[in-house]
Amino acid sequence: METPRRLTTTEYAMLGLLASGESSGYDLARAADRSIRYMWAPSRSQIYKALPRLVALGLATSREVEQRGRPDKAVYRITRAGRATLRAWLEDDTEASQAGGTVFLLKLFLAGAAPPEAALRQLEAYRSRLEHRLDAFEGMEREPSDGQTVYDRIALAHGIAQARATLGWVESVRPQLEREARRRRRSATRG
Amino acid sequence: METPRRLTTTEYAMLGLLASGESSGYDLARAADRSIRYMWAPSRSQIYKALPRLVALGLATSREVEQRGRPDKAVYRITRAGRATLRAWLEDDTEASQAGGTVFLLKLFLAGAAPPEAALRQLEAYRSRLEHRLDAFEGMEREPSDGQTVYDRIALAHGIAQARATLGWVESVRPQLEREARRRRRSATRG
DNA sequence: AGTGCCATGTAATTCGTTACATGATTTC
DNA sequence: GAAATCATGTAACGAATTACATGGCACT
Repeated sequence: METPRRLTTTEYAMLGLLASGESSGYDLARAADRSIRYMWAPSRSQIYKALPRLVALGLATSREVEQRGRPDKAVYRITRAGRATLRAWLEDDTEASQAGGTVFLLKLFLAGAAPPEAALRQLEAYRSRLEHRLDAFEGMEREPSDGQTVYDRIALAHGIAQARATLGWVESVRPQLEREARRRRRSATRG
Repeated sequence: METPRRLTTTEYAMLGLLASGESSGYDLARAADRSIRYMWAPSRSQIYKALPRLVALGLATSREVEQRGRPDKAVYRITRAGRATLRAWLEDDTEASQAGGTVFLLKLFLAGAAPPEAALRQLEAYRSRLEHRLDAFEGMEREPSDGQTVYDRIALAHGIAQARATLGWVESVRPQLEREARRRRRSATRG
């Protein structure tokens, strides 16, 4: 258990996948390729390096499993501390804005491992970042900088179109997330 | 002049900025922050390392400029070979698909340094990648994989919404790019 | 019986970020 | 006159990619 520095997105992604069950590095790579590939695509060797780091931080445990006809493999299991770390990350809505919103999408994808409010908070923060970005783009459109070319303007239109469409998506999914949050709260109290 | 390996995107971006005039590393960093920040945001130290590599490859030259009250600076100028390398990159439409299309946008932004057909070819390749991506997403929507949650479906809808909006943008800008290509061809022959 | 692919990794290299250094210059 | 900022960079570190290694198994 080492010093608690901030994890990389790859490490959080692996924690997130481990949250739904024990797995080997190889299988995590396969699972990542099937599920989160469009949001986060770590290479296999990247995963093999991340997992021991999680163990060193006490966020996962590993055990060796012997196999016939294959090299032994290490399977990893998330710990209590790992789940807490994952949850904290899923609840943290201060992510830096980046193109494509891939980290936001990753958090949304893994939102089942956090309280149902977390996804809604992420959505709000995402909306806010999108609006700032759209404002900046619209400002550039109104007041073109000096050497602006046709190409610049067209590239700018791309950003504006994407931001607007994504803001539309935000509005359309908010009620779905709210419904899901109510459903989860019900099934939590009913149990 | 070393072995001609493939350049990094940062190196191409710096070549692209140098194409519009001699500049120092510091000024390139400022220019990048003002122009291509949303597509490509290299750190200053990244730029300072890229520039000598461009010189070593014969794609740029540098000279020292003394200053009063400031450290000396190195200013860089793109070479013939550098322009050719940049043009080849701007014409190459086999870029891997990635979220946000940032490399495509960078090429579009710098399209003035290549023949006017290049931008149109890039646009077509981008459209094709978007359509493949949209097909994949729609396939996932039709045939949900096993453990699919509400969150997975919502994240998928994000990808679909963005891809559709971006395809709409493609159609809206194609005529603009065609017009610009005609304009540039005219002014090339008229000269 | 050869070719390729599955399942596990390790190693080498490159890329990129963050923090530090330095001295002048403007700002409060 | 202290504090922020400009204008150059360098150094240390961490992350990510690509290539390599190994042995069985599956297909033709």
